Order: sequence, then C-alpha cells, then structure tokens
Amino acid sequence: MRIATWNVNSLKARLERVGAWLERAKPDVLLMQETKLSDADAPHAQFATWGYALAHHGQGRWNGVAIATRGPVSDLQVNFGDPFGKPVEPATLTLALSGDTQDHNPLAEARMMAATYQGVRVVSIYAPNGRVVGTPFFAAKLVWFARLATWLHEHASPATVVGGDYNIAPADIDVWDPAQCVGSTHVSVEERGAFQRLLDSGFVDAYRLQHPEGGRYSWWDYRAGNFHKNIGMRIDECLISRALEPRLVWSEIDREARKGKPTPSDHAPVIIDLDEAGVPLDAGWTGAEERIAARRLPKPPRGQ
DNA sequence: ATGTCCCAGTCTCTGGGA
Repeated sequence: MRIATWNVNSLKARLERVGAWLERAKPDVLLMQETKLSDADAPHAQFATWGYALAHHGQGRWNGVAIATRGPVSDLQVNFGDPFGKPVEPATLTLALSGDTQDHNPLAEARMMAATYQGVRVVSIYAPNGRVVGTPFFAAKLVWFARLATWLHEHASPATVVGGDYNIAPADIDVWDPAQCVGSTHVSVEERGAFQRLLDSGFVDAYRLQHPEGGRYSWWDYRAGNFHKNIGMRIDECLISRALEPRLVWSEIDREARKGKPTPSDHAPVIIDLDEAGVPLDAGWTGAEERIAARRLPKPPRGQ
C-alpha cells in the first residue's frame, strides 16, 4: 500500500498538478493539507474521474485537510473528534491567549482528519506554523501538538499512519543550515520535544528510518530561488505505528513535484510504501535492487 | 534581498498568512 502526504498549498490552484501526480505516483492514499477550500467547494467529482474518493475537512480561506483513497473509507473523524465550528477546549488543556490574538485557536481550525482504509488508520494533519518563538501563536502550536498526542493515545490503533505538515524539522540534519535557524520556529527545543513525544508514544519517522542522510527536505520557500539552492527544511513527515514498521519497504520525498509549471506547491510529497498485511517482506520480490527500481517514480513529463 | 505564492475583499490593488 502506497501512502503519501502533500501540503498542496491550495487544492484549487494545484488541481492540475495533483491530478498529474496521482497518475504518476499512483498512491493508494493521498493525505493533503492546506486545501484552502470549504467543504462545499471540495472537488469530489474531479477526484472521482481520477479513480479516487475524496474526504475533505475545510473552512474556506485557510487550512483545510483531505484524504483521497482508491476505494471507500470508514470511520471518518475530524478535528480530533471535538465539535468543529464551535470548538470546545479539552479540559486538560489551557490556551493562553491575549490581546488581538484572542481569536486565534488552532484547535478551532481545519487541521486534522482521520479515516480507515483497508485496515490502516490514516491521519492527515496540518500543524500550526507558530510564527515566532515565544508568541501566543507559538504557545498555541504546542497546545495543538498536546491535543494530537492525547488523541493518538486515546485512539491507539495498531496500524496507524500520521502524515502531514508538522511544521517541525525534527533534527539539525533536517534544515539547510542549523546556524541560520537558531531562535526560529520549527527547530526549537519545545517543538522538537513535541515531535519526540509522538515518537516515544509508539511511532517511527518513516522517511528518516529509510534515509539516515541529511540534506533532504520537503519544503522550500518560494522566494529567492531557495528550491534551486536547496535551502529548505524537512517539515512534512509520515509517522507510522511501530506495528507497521516491519511492513515499511520504501520511502521517498518527491522533489520532482516541486519543479516546473504550472506553479508547484512550496512543499513536496512524502511517500511511504507498506507491503500487504500478512505477506512476508520479500514475498514476490527478486531482490532489494529490483524492489527499489520497481517503486521509483517515473520522471514527470516535460514542464513539470 | 523584506526576493513568491495564495486567498478574499477593499476587487486590476491591498493585506494577511506562510
């Protein structure tokens, strides 16, 4: 089973690129973030023509998450199961907000959707950005991660994949220049602690498990030619529950999707391949090289 | 390089967010 996560930075603006990518990468599940659509505007019919069912949780202009699958899903859940539109603070959490940021509450935003597809619980998350360390927005980001951790603890399923834009670079090798990132969000001790707590609760960073090397990123600022200079960060991750770890056979970040025209998202998709449940890892495969070659994505057509 | 892209509303420009 191929599962991918991609912050598309507007599904409306990216529709053509997403369709081309589904055709090229052929995932069974695509977790999307920043669709920036209302549920009424979600392109269900377009996805159907591509052979995918679309589940969408949006709020309009900002945020928005979605899950596209090759077949029907069950047990859809959004917003950590908390009422959406009229958010209720979990009793165990407090959110210190003040001044003109009182209205800012990421737990009231469309940032989480879960579904079960062929026995795998898949979760699409879009973590808050945090803006500046020490601000109420940063505090709210940590609160949001605490809610995610609580939800995962309470909804533990042996086969769970949590993919999305975490807005956290887990380690220094996940940023182009750690020295230039000191004091910024995405790399702080607090954020990395939140990420580590997720791992400690029973998850593995799938891409990192397959690729120990640094210098591989999932996001590059649109400005200043940063992509072509590889000035980026690995902030999109696919966490898999430990029970799924033996089934992980391949993972990649598809930089090709960050290139060309029409305008790409500023994020690249992160892909994982899980072998089929109950099938021994090497069944049906002649060897590691062939296995990797078979999974490698074809080059996109010119222009993309 | 505070350099781009995307959105909605004030609507062919501006401001907010990333």
